[in-house]
Amino acid sequence: MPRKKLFSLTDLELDVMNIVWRLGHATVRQIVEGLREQRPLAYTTVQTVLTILTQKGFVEYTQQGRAYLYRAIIQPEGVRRETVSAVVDKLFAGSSRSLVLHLIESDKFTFEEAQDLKELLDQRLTEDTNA
Amino acid sequence: MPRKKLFSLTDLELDVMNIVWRLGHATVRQIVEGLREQRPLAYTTVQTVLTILTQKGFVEYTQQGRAYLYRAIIQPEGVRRETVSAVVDKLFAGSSRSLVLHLIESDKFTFEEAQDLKELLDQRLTEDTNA
DNA sequence: TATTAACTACTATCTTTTTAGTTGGTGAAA
DNA sequence: TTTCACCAACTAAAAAGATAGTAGTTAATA
Repeated sequence: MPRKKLFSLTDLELDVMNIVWRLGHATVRQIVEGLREQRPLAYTTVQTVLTILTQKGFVEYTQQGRAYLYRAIIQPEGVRRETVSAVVDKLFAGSSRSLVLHLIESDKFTFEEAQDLKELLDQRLTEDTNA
Repeated sequence: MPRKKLFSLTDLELDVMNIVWRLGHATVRQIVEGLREQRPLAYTTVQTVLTILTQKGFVEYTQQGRAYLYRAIIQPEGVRRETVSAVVDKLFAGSSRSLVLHLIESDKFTFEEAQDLKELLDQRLTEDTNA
């Protein structure tokens, strides 16, 4: 029975998806190119991953000349949601607040960002009050 | 060459570590028990994972009667840091702020939590000003 | 038109992960 | 003191993941 993983995407799959998302649609060649710096891989390796992603229903393709043009079926937002939710569950005892606390304590925000986030929370609080 | 993964711990390893962290120290038996609801596994399965975790230097053990008593070498805070950092990098384009934004937009905070976080950010802003 | 370059499809290999069985030893209980 | 329950060690094996090679096709080009 396939157990629920932290990530629906493997590491390599995510790297590939990130390129597809960024470019909107892409050929194997373009993805190899996009990954080159970060992760130089053989053409066929990327091709294999794309085949798997297709089987998993995460991308689809159309023919473009001789090559396939891949595009995402799943969107980054969904992957973000799942992933963050898993991380919060498994590493922050289900508390999103703890995650933010962690970020604050790790000094992850600039002054401006902290101010900005404060305002956003404020807006949210105001909305709630009015709701 | 072992590429840097999103998680230093696999899914099952994390489940086990969570029990060890929670209990402080634990025997195989106790871990099997602690996982039972969520993930019923054979005694030897858990034992194998503990052996791997020992090899990886994530836990150590001392003898307790006939059994081994395992305790964590790595701490949850380190795993949180690594994991969140990877998630931010790979899914939020390196922006912690975007992650918080995501949480706010997904309605992950109660009114109280939002207020609380606002205050925490405020404190942080004040500290920065005084520094 | 013969050759080549670029693709897809298929196959392969190695590693890690997940899961668990078997063996042999030992303390406790009967 | 024999037996049994429990434990570590070792072995196994399937599934998933990462990586890439080979074969065969086709469009372009020389």
